[in-house]
Amino acid sequence: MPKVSLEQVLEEHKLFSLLTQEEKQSIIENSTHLLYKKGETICKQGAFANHIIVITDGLAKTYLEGSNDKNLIIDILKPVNWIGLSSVYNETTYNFSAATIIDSSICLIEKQTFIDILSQNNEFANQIIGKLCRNSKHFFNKITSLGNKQLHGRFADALLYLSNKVAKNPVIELSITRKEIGELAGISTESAIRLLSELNHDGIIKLDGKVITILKENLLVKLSQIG
Amino acid sequence: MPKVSLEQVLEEHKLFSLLTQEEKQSIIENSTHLLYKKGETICKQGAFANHIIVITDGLAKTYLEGSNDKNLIIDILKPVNWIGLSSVYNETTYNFSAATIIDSSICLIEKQTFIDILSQNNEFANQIIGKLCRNSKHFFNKITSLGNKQLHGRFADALLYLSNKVAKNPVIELSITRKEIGELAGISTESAIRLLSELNHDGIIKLDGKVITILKENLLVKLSQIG
DNA sequence: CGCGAGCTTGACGTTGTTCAACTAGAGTGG
DNA sequence: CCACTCTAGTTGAACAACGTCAAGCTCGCG
Repeated sequence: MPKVSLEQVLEEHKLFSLLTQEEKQSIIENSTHLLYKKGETICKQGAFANHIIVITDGLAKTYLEGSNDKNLIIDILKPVNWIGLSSVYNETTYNFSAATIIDSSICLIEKQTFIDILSQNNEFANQIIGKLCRNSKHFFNKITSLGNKQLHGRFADALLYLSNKVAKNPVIELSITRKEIGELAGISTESAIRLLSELNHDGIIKLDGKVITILKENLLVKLSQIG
Repeated sequence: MPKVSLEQVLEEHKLFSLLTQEEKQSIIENSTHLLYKKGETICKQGAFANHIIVITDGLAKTYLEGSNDKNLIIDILKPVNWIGLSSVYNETTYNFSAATIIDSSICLIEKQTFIDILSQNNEFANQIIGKLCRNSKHFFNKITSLGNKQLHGRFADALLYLSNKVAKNPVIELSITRKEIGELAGISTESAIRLLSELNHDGIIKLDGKVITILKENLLVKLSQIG
């Protein structure tokens, strides 16, 4: 059983603040709210996309699966957030996969219910457009990182993302593995490890097991810019 | 002077079919419709984003600028299309650059006018959501291509994109340079040239100056899948 | 106490960029 | 009309960047 009730999330979180009581009720009636264990797959790239997904507790990742069993992490998502909003309109299948990183609560909303709300609530639709635009910006960063930066730049991007966008704190304490850091930066696990200890040695970050503390953000920003 | 009048484009193209006459009029009154010469910059990454851009004639590209003067082409756009829709809601600056590839007609619509229409025309807003979702899918392809494919896979992706999404024809006749093909695939110009002549030699494509004809698409698809 | 997953390090090989030199064609001015 | 320059294309060779492989380590958990 999820720790927090869906009703409460719908009432309290700004994600749903533009919805009418009727619309919230419709979501409650047309969704399931479940507990997922650490590492479970929430949705699978290529599978039929019947739901809009919201994470209400825990931590999750969205990622793209390569042919060579190499994954690329797109987002690390804290509650309360939409997971892969972009896959749902005009798409019959998910074009990404998502999985939990720690035990999490996930709400699956029937796609049609969501679309109905979009078509009747213009303010909400505009909010969603805003979200999608912000997503695009993130994608552009990702593409720049992968497309014209090398090792150090990519890695710095990944750390800055984790610190500024996910943890919102210089202390990154997310129970993320080195493998996942590599998949986030688009580099091999070994390279991620090497860079972590290199930056640790140089006093730019501090390592303590899975906890990474950013000591000199300005230098990371410089690394990101140099590429 | 653009070849086609903005009025005519607004009336005839499905991009604007959900707008009322009033809204179309508002666009006419709050936009400029200009001729751009080949190679001119339409908008610049980092500059204030005051306009929503539409290409009404010609051919354009959107691209991301790297620190090392390496560009990455995101889209090649034929008329009539929005250029970089994603940059405008919630963003004060363009997070991409755009330039013409051949002489083109470009319509610049005041951002506020566009936002006003979005907030009063729900059907149109939903259409834009659809567009943004389709964009996202393209970004995912791009990220997969850059992040977990190598040379051959990336190059195949670029050719398939040009053929299927832009030219909509196995014959790619777009006056695109080798440099631009490289920037689209995320590889160096030299590599692009080498791969073109390699595939030409193997009978997978046919080269005739700037015209590229895809002879064996299934093999390109295979290359794309292998990575 | 032992097992396994995640972590770490070094050596090696592949991949693809970079550099440099050369060619071809298109546009320009004498 | 012919040098001329400039851009785009082409090719080969050298080098750097990173991934891969292999081996050993550590820590948490059953």
